[in-house]
Amino acid sequence: MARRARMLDVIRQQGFVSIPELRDSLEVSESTIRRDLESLEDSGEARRTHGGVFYTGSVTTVRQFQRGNPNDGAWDKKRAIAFEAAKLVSDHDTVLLDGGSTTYELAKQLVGRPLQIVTNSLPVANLFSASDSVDLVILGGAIHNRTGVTHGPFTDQMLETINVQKAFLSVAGVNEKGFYNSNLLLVETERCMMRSADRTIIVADSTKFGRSSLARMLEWNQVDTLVVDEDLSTLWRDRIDELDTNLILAPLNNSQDTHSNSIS
Amino acid sequence: MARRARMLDVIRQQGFVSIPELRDSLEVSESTIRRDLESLEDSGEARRTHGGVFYTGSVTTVRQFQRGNPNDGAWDKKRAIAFEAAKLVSDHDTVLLDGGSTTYELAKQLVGRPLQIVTNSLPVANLFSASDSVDLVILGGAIHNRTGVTHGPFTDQMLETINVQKAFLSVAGVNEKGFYNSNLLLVETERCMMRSADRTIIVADSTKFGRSSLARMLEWNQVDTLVVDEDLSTLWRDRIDELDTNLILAPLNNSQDTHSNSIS
DNA sequence: CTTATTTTGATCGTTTTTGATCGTAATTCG
DNA sequence: CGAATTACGATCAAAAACGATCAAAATAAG
Repeated sequence: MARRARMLDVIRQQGFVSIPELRDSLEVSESTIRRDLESLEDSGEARRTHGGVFYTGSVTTVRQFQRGNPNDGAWDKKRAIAFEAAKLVSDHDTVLLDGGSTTYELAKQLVGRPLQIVTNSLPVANLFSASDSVDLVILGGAIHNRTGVTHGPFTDQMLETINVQKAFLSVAGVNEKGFYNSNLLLVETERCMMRSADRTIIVADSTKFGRSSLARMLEWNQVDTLVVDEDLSTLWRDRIDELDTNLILAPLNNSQDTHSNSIS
Repeated sequence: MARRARMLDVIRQQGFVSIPELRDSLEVSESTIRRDLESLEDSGEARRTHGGVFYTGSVTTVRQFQRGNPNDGAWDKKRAIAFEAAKLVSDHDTVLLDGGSTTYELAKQLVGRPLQIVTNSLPVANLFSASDSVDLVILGGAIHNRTGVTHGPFTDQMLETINVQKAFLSVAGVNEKGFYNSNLLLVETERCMMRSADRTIIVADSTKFGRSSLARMLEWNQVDTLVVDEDLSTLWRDRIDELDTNLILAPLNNSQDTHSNSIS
């Protein structure tokens, strides 16, 4: 029957539909809808509940991606920065990843590559825990609730016996004096990270510039490389030019692959 | 139901949500929220606390535990054991949780309680990472890919400076000589756990008995308490009676009433 | 063209869900 | 430690949704 087919299309597309919605959409009475759903449920293609219907066929995956993260404006910048930062990593490198949304984006881009990853971030660790191409080392310590990263003396102590080739750190603010984060213990841990690394690379989007925060983490001369999106003002570009720090500008509208959020 | 699904999305994304937040977000009364949460808790996808909800469902990376048949008898056993084991934990205790599916179930039951948790298990850490009633400490070290737990010298070293009141360890096998697990490094780490704990509690379902594995972890006299489901044979019950080890039998058909209408 | 059968839409009593209220329990604050 | 505040669960009435029933409309058969 044609009506049943259209009904299934609607259900499949929306995942869940209420009976009034179906009535309006198909222009038949609710009684008819109910009868149709009854047989649709018998054939296993939909599952009724109080208030509507669920689709229970295959291919529900599309909908899950749609409901993922709302796309922020700042998020594009972070992705662009992560894209450039990932180019700095060579296969079989030993890489330290700090917590933070930008480093998390970087981590997503590194999944699947043969690397040794050291991190204090729980979300980052989760990304790699399923992968068998990476050797994953977690820095122990107390979890900072809001951010899901370990920090504190345990973490610092563990960092003392670790050496990595490249450390990617995130920041809450940058000003002419240096780089800032909001938590004192975390900042101390990040200093230890810097000491454990041959190269320290800061990833920061342009909105962070000119803003400071509670605790200064590093000074300019301690940073090897800085990756920022291209919205960085010329004022800051000029300032950085005069320093030893290497500046990498990430182009914003590069043809990023569309399926950015693979939940796997 | 559509509302339940949206609710779970919010909970999953934020880790912890208060009831007023959910009311504003979903635009229904708090009574409805409470009722929904009740059923959500019955189906094990969330854990209620005073003031809100924690997400305890699969965090997309817990696949190793989801593998088993959901109606597997072994799963009920693990849940029953976890239920009894949770009774051994007092508020404000310092508790060490090993990796493993049974300890993971235990962890789910402990979410929201005021505790200090130390763990080497990534899935367990994820459960608590959003909680602010818990002080969470992660044992650093290399991740054992298949199981998502840290182990090795880093972990052992960190354990040396830690003391907990109760350690809950899981095992792969139990025979008359002692307790076994399958990985040598992991077993060494678990020995360190035992040394760090005032009380060592083993959680093991009855199917583990009579089976050994590669590496012996502990001997009988090192274990204070053993929690097993009631399917344990009388042979083993008698044996344990003659030892110093405290045996707790978990009843299988306890209050877990069938939540028939949970549509995912 | 008439009759039988099926499908549809409306009505109605019943069940389920919802939102508000209130007494109790837990948590916070002084 | 006690008071105030907040959160919780139980209860109940209103609202929504459901299934059953029946008559009208559409379709098929004779």
